[in-house]
Amino acid sequence: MPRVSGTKRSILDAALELASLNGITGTTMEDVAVRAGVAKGSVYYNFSSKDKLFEQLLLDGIGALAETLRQARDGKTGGQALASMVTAMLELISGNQPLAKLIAAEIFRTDRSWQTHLQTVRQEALAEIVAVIQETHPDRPDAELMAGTVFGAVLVGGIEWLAFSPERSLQEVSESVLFTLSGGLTA
Amino acid sequence: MPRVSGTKRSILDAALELASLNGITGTTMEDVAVRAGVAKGSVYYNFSSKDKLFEQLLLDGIGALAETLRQARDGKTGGQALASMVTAMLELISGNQPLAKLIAAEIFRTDRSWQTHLQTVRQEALAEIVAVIQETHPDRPDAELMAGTVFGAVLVGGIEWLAFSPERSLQEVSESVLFTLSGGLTA
DNA sequence: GGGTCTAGACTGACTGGTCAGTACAAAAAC
DNA sequence: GTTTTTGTACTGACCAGTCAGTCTAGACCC
Repeated sequence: MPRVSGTKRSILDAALELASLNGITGTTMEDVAVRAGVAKGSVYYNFSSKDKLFEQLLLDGIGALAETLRQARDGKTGGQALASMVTAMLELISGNQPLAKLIAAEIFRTDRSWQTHLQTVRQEALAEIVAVIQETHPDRPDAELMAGTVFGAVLVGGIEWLAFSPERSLQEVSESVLFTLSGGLTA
Repeated sequence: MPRVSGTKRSILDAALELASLNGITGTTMEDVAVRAGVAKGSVYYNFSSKDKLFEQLLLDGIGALAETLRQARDGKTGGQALASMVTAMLELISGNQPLAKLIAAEIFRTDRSWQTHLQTVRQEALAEIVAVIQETHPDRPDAELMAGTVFGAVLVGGIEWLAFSPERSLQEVSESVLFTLSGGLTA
């Protein structure tokens, strides 16, 4: 039985905080150790490499996103489901800003060793959106593309919100994004 | 239009190619020199540092995007203007895939020394979308937010297109993204 | 009780490689 | 004859990853 064993947790927390500020490359394992109040060796004792550490961080984060989308969708269909998912995703973003920033900064990278793994989990999250689209538009072959479009809209909208108008409420922002996705701008 | 000597051009091209594959951090100045068929000293003769080199690359790229949006919008208003801008942006993305990938991977970073410059130019590009929105919705205070949402939708949609269904035509993808932004999914 | 052993968590000084940036003399190019 | 380019060697900082050793708690024995 581990004595203090919040160690893993505090390393992950420290890594997230630092990486959301300085990027993964800009964060050294030494930094992480200091921030976590732990020796560098302990970081390596708990995570075999820098890559593994951040892989777990991001995979956990996107996994949580997928789970959130799943729950938000539960029992709803069509526009209702989509609205619920958009709001839930924005809520998650605002509740875990460092993680949202990190995901936004890393999700399009193609240069990480665990890139494929990350794409897989991303697809899992997108699949929730795809499923909703296919319910109402079973004949469109571009459901994945549309799901990506929606995902990008919410992600970038959410980041924009936190960065430039954090005083707005979740309700307002949610309404705004849904307005955009409901054709408010093209009508 | 400042003349760019052959050497500068080939250095920028080499840097773009390499960075879109391996990321900026994963690209060494030595790599860039070799790929450009030039001595390392020449790279430093033309660009004072690695940061400056990539700063110019990204700033030029996003500047071109802003210019493209400006032209696409020219003379049109409302939904017409927006549709034209979406298509133009997708066209730019597909025509300069390495740059699009690089921009997507770097635009949300907060850890580069020239981050502020990048944000400024990004705002300039977004301003074009904002302007269109404000024409038809002068009373909405969330034009920036909506512009970000649209930008994210097109960017992520475009990347998704190139990564997962490059066989689709620009027409199809453009139609798909506009369908999403026209409320096709929420109706 | 006291003594000994073991295992797992943790430590931090150290190593080895990488890479941005420099130096400089000589050659092209303009 | 000034600007640009070359080639190569070099420096110094930085950092991922290692490793020999410490600390602690519990187990097992007398």
